[in-house]
Amino acid sequence: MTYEPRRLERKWQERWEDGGRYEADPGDDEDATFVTVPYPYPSGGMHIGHARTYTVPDVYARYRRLQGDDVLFPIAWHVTGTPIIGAVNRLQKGEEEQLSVLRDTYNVPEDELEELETPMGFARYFIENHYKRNMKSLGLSIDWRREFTTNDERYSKFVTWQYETLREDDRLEKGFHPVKYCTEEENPVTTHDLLEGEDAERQEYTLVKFGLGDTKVPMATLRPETVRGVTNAYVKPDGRYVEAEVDGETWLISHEAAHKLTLQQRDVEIVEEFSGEALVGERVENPVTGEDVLILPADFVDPDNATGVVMSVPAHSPDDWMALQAAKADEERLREYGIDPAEVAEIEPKAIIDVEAYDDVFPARAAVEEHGITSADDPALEEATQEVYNREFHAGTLKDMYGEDAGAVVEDVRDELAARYRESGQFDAMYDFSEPVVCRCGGTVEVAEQETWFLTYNDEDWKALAHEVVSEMDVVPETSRDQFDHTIDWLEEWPCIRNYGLGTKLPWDDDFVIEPLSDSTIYMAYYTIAHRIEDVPPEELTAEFFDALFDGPEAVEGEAPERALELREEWDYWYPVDYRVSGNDLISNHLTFFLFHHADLFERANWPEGVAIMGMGLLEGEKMSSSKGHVVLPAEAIEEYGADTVRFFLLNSAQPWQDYDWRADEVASTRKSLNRFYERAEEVVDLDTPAREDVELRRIDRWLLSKLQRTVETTTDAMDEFETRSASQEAFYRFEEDLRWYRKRTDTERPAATWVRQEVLCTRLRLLAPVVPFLANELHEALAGVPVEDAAWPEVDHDLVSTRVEVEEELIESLVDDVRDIVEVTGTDPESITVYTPADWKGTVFETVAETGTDVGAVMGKVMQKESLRERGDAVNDLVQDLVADVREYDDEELAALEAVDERELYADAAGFLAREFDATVDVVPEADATDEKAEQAVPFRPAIRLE
RNA sequence: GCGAGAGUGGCCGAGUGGCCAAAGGCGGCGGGCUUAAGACCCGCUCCCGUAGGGGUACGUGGGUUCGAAUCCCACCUCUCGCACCA
Repeated sequence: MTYEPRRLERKWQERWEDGGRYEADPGDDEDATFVTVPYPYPSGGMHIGHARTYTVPDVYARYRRLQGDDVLFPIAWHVTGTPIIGAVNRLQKGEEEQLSVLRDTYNVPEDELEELETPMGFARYFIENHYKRNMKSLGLSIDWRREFTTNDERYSKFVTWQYETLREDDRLEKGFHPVKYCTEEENPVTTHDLLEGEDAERQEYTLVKFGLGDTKVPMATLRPETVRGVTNAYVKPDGRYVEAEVDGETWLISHEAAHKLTLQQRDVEIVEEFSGEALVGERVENPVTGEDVLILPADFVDPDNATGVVMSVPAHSPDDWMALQAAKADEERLREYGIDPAEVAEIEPKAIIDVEAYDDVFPARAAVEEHGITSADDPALEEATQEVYNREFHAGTLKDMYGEDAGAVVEDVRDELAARYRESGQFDAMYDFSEPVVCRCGGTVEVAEQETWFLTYNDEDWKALAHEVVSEMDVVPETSRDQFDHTIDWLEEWPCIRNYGLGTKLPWDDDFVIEPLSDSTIYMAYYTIAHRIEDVPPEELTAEFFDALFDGPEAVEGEAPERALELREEWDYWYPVDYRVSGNDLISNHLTFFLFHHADLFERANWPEGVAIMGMGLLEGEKMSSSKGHVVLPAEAIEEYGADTVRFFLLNSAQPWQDYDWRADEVASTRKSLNRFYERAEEVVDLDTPAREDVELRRIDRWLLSKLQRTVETTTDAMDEFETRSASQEAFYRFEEDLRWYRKRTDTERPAATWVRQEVLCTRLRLLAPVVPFLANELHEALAGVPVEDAAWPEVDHDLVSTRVEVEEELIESLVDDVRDIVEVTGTDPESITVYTPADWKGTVFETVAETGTDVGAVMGKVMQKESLRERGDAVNDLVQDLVADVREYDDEELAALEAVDERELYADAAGFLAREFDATVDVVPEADATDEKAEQAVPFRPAIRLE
């Protein structure tokens, strides 16, 4: 029979479905296992990377079931927020890129595109046709009764309860927050909605309010600490500028800046408009030093960047250095603007930061010279600027004129210094992007400040609780634990609502929707009751209901709702989450939010017990990308290779937390391996099971059984740690090598060998069942009469472990290797092989070394007490040196086993095998009986060899 | 820049103080099986070597140690995350 994975997979899939195999209900397991994975976001189809994400928890779930646990593995669908709405909008507008992704990447049939034109229609399509179908084909052991979407009415009631509770706990706060805002649509937008500037950074500029009489000219800078180094300012002469009342002050800023400030909740009223030229030649007063500086004309100034007026610090900015040189050089232009060139010529850079990296008081000059920059449009100028900025930021110290800040490193003092001047009114601030940002609608996107609600992840007491969760939970891999602690420390308040999108309305203000990363922090709790809450009318799902459900009857005043208490049993049974399996990119938000919310909302006993982190996937060495069509669809992969192969490849090519690479040729070779395994297994299944009395185990049989026990042990350890790669490597590939040796070494047709092979197969199928459930169930049922999932995870049978036999086989193996080496080096094909076993006195020396340890002196002392050895002098000395080196390589158990080995008997026993292997006659001769002087080379466990 | 992770043979990838010239796979070479191809099986695949040996090697440069791919320091390179995006 050949291996036909698809046929066999359909059969098991049907059996599981019909029997509701993975529907998990509370039973009497003291420590039921609950494993979850982030619910998919069906804003598009599923690719092979997703397949792995969901298979990892499935493997663990299957493993725990074999270990006898009740296991719950549920799934649901995340539809909150704007991505799906955005996708639908793009579809409705007929955007080519979107249509191509749907048609070509995800194979949506033309006549079904229409269904996708509503958000939930769109989501439903991908849920049913991609995610659900693929998950079933992959054999995920999901309890399908519990699925829901985050747009469901009852789920919303649950989230409502969550946010009302958080508010009562003082975890929410109202305030302003910068957002990307489309000035055309007058709406906040997401990265997804952008046509240009997806990578734009939002920068917070400090505005240094230079004075022009009572009027302020705010100069934008990212380096507020350079305020004492300003020598002049620049404005774009033909730019549009305005005089505006800003929060009661008169500011001169660019026209664009005035608009931006309006969006940033500043009270702005434009008084009059003028051209930048009007400012040129004016002198403005530095609010910190009181010095007057001249405003020069410069075309490089962009009115659409921050305030459109910039201050110049030529000593520390290569850009400014070059600009000042240029200004001084172009006297004619200065005169044009009515500036006395002599006045400009007098402008001297002011050094204000010490930095060792440059051997010049003016780092800017040094950098310009080092980079050989001669003109302002040299591309190296940007590099030089960046270099100076970096060096000064990390290693620069402020000079004496900074008073109390003098000597401080820029990095340590910048923010504080800016805050201080802001406080006292000399500075201000505004946001702007680092590059133009354009919405898909064509409108300009700006930074706007919007009133919003925040989750106060910056609260110290909340952070402390979250740290406690981290310290008590299991983190796989352990190296990720620091990242959680780090994220907790770093998180500030998180705006948790949006103006529009799918999901749950903010309970006390239905203009707002709770955003996706905020409505998905405790939903694992919802899984425990998702299928049963369907029977409860939504209007009964009050705060009281959930209080009683999650906190118990005493948590509500008066009579607790009866239905809630019924559901509470289910929640009690499954919670807490044993493992949350999720991507490493989610540590910095979702996973950490998950910890915060659990810490606040649930009692300690229900805090998460573990997280397992997943790596990222590549496709043929490159990033997957659905817009480029560079994806592999699970359905196609399964059709081509079979689900077990897909699973096996995904879990065996790297540990879950490591990045992996889907390579078609490697997947194909995985398929071949499974093929081979299956065919061999079928042969073993078909053999008659020998009668017990016919079974007489030989050394090699006991060796294989011993190896099998080791395999059970290491595989179990690996599975406990989510090391799916180690587990499958061990149970599959590693053990294949043992079998190869076994087949080479012995007649596998013997009854005992048949018995051993069936025993081995049965155990391996159980070890492999979590990873390749279809194949393992099929073969196990054929072999043992029941599907593997009705069997138990194997346990180590200590009676079958024999270090002695293992050590003996190693000796035979190294004997074969040595013979092969000699054959190769000499290029001969021997007719006869003579194996000389070492003389007894050598064995005595070995025993002494084994007992005494690796101290050569001590061994020699003991050995030389024996008359018979003393007379051998140097020979003994040499042997001791060698044996000490050998012995270091073994542990105590192996040494004891070695001492018990009778080499002569062992090699004689293997003579037949050696003879077959090399097609030669084999003799085993003790050194004492040998006439060949070669025999003297024999040392314990390294017999001398003569080939002829 | 900040935070985290990583750099091993032609490629992928194990290996965290001596069993390491370094598992396994892919690719390559030779052989077997076969009418043949595929599949499968066996062996080889850093350099030198007609006896199981020696040399060089694990990003680079130092150091610790009797001994380093493995520990320490510095540097270089790469990947991911850095916030309102799920």
